[in-house]
Amino acid sequence: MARILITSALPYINGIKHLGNLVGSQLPSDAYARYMRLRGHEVMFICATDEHGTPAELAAAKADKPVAEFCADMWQVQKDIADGFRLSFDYFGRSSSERNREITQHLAAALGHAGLIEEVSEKQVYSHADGRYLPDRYIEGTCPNCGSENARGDQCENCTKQLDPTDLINPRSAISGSTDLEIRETKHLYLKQSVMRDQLDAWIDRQVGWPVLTTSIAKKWLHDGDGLRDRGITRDLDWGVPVQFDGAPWSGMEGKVFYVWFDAPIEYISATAEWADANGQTDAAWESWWRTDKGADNVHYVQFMGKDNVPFHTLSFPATLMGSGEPWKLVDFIKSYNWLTYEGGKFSTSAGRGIFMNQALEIMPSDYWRWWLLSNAPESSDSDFTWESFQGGVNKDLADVLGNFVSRVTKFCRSKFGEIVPEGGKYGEAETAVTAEIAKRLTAYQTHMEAIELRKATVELRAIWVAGNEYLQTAAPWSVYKQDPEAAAATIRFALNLIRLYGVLSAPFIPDASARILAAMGAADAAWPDDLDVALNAMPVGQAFEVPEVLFAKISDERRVELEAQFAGG
RNA sequence: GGGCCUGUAGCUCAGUUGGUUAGAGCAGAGCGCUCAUAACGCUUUUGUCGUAGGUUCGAGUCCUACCGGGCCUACCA
Repeated sequence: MARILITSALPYINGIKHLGNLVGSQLPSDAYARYMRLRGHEVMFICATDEHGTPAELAAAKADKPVAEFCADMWQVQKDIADGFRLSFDYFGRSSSERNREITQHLAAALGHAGLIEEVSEKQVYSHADGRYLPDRYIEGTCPNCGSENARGDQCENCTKQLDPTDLINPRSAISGSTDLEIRETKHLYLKQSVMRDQLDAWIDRQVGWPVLTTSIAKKWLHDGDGLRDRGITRDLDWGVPVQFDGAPWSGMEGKVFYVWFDAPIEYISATAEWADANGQTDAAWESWWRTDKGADNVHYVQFMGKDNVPFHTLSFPATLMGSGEPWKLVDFIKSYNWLTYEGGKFSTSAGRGIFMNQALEIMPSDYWRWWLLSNAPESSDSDFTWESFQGGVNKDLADVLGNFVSRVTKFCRSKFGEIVPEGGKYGEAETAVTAEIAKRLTAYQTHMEAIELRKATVELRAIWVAGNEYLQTAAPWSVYKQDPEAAAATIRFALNLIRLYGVLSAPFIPDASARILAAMGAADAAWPDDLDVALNAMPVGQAFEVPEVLFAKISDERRVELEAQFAGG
C-alpha cells in the first residue's frame, strides 16, 4: 500500500467556476483519488478556495459585502457545488485560514533567514478614487502603439504589444474609470528565485515522465532571456496574510500582505493541517504527509492543474519549499491540462457563454458531466465542448452501452427466474472468452489510471462495458431459455456478476451510478477485482437483487436544441 | 518578436524507442437479434497521415522550410 497525496489547483474565490476549470484540475484529480482509494492505497486528497488578491476584494465590493464575509459565503457555494459533482476531497479548505496564515508566515520567515528575500523599492500606480493600488491590468488607457483606447497596463489586447502602465496615454482605473492616479514609491519583498535557478533546473531535470506541457513551460521560465527572475511576493492590500508578524526578519512592511500566489500553494499544506484539526488529529498526522523527516518520505505527491498554473507549481512553490531549508515534501508528478472550449470558442463569463458548474448541476446529473468531461479531457490539446458531443457521449456510452446492459439483464432475469441470482447450468467457453477480454482491458485500464491518462482509461472502461453486450449477444439466453433454462440461468448469473463488476470499476468516473448499481445488486463486496475470476463469482446463487430504475436517461434532440439556445449567450 | 504545443477517415481522437496490409468511437451502409432505455451484436465504405523537400534499406513517426490552429511570454489568478 502506498501513501498518495493529491492536490487539485485551488479554485479562485471570486465567482463560480465553469466546466473548463472543473475538468482542468478538480475532476481528474477526483477520479484519480477515487481510483487510488479503490486500489487500497492511503490517499490524502486536498483542495481549497484561493481567497486573497485584488479580484476577491473587487468581487466583494461589487456584492456589497465585507471581503471576509463574501469569501465565507462563496466558500460555502463552492463547497456545495463540489459536493454536487461528488468531488471526494478529504478536506476542502480556505487559504484565508488561521493555519495558512501561520504556515505562510513561517515559510516566509525561514526564507528571510536563509537570505532569499530582499526588499525592493518600486513604483506602483495608486488610485485615489478607488483607495487602492492597481495591478497593471487594472489600469486602462490609450495604446501608444496602435491607438486603441482600451489597452491594459500590461498589454494592449488590440495590437498585443507588451506595455507598462506608464506607457499608457490618458491612463484610468479600470475599476472606477477615475483618472486621479498617482505613481507612488512602495517597498516590497522579493523572493530571490534567481539564485535558486540551477537547483530548480536540476530538480526539473530529475523528473521523469512529466507531461511536455509541464516541463516545457518550466524550462521556458528557467532559461528565457536572463533566466528565472525574482518575484515580488507582497502586495499593498488589506485582505491577505500580513507580512508583519512576530519573528518577521524585516520591518517596514506594515499594512502589506503576501501576494496571493505566495500563500495559495502553501494552502495545500495548510489545508492538510486544517484536516487534522477538523478530525481531532495531532500535528503529526498532517506532517506525515508533508515533512520528509516526519514520515512523508514515502509519500507520492501528485498535483493537478490547468496549464496556466504550471509556473507557480514547477518554480515558485518549489523555490519556497526548497529555499526554506526545511525538509518539505516536493511534488513528484504534475498533471497539467489544456483548455476546454465551448462550441468552438472561449467560455465567457461576461458574455454569458458556456456552462458554469452550478448551472450544469441544475440541468443534468453530475455523472453525465463527469463522464463526458473526463472522456474528452483536454489532456493532449485543447478540447471542445459541444452539446451534440455531450448528447452523443451520454446517450451512447452511458444509456445504451452501460445503462441498457444493466436493464436488459436484470429485467430478463426478473421475468424468467425472479429477482435472485439464478442457479443451474455451467460456465463454458463464452464465459472464459469474455473474462479473458475483460482481463486484458482491465490491465490497460489500470495502466492508464496509474499514468493518469484518464481519457484512455475511459476508452478501456467503455470497452469493458461493451464486452458485456457482446457476451450476452453470443450467449443469447432469451433463445437458449426455450430449450435449456439452466444454461440460460448460468448466462444470467454471469451477467449479473458482470453488472456488479461494472459497478466497482466505474466508480472513479460515475460514482453515483456505481453506487446505485452496487446497491441494486445487493453487493456487500465492492472491492477492486484483484482476482477477476473471484470477482466474477462474488454474487452467489440465491442472492437477491433489484431491477434499478433507468440509470441514465437519454438527452433528446429537442432538449439539446433547447440547451444550445439557452447557453449561446450574446 | 521569442518559446512551446498541434494539424491522421465526414466528426472526435489513438498511434510506444522509425519496421510488414494506418487504428478506435461516433456518424453512414448492409445483415442479424428481439432480453432491453427503438436498445444490442456482426460485417462494411472513406484516408496521397497539413504542404514541399531531406535523412534512411524503410517515416504518420527523425531533420529543414512553409501554411493553418492554439497556448505562454512573468503585476489576473
